[in-house]
Amino acid sequence: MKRNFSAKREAIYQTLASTHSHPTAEWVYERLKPKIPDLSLGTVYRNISVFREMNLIKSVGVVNGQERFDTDMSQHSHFVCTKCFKIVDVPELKNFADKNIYEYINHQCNVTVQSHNMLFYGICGDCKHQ
Amino acid sequence: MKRNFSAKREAIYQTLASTHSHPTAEWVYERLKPKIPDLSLGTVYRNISVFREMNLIKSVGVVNGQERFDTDMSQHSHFVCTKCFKIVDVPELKNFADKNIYEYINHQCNVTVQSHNMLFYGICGDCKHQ
DNA sequence: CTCCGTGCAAATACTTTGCAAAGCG
DNA sequence: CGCTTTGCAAAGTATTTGCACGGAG
Repeated sequence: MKRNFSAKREAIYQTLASTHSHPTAEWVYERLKPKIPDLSLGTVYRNISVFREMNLIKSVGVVNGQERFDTDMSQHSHFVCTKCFKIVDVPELKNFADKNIYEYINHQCNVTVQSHNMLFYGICGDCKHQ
Repeated sequence: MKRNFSAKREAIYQTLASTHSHPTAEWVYERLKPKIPDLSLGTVYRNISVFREMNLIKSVGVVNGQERFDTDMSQHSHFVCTKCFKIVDVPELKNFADKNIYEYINHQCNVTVQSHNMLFYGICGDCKHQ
């Protein structure tokens, strides 16, 4: 894949890709700001929406009012801690990856399913011990 | 269940329960405003959060920037049309209802899963024919 | 010269909150 | 009377956008 990214766009993507924490736009901004002092938050938002269009990232969902992103485009689910809002990857459960489920829903509901997003909620290990 | 709701609270709940459209706070407000002219949007938001605490409603998720709610507390999933943002109920897929999946994730990820939320995305029947 | 990417600030959109008044038992 | 609910407006929070500038080809 040919990617001719500007320096800032590249830095934003790399920052997103550097973590498994499923960060917010603001987190990326805060992390990058010291290295790139003239970076603006609007640029982070704009580039995230570019990445989304390029299918380089996907949204995990809105957690505690902020959208969380993931550069890992492989099929997997997420666990969200309702106390600290940490997000943990969950291996995709076989049955769900099965596209026959899409067919079933298409038929059942008269729709065309293109993707899905599975979220589990609960308390993470760290928060349990407090 | 004993429910001693104020008139407005009752009206807000009934409006939420009167539809399968998985409405937003604003939709409830617009729908009720003609009947209850001195209703305020803040009251709708406040009561929705009361219902949430009482486990009378759950959030379907944030769709196109607005949170969508459902009074149907039975286990089921949702389909979201990415064009018109309609939400359609999807019958719960057996395997997911199985709480052994929670056990599996608890073990695998060192968490305590308490609930889950499954969203399918795609194009609905109405939008397909345009 | 042209286009794309960007900073900055303003605008937008949704939701929450403080406060005083009204409602209800 | 005391606790709950509410309207209203302001505040809060996240995100998007307009505009003019600047750098790369």
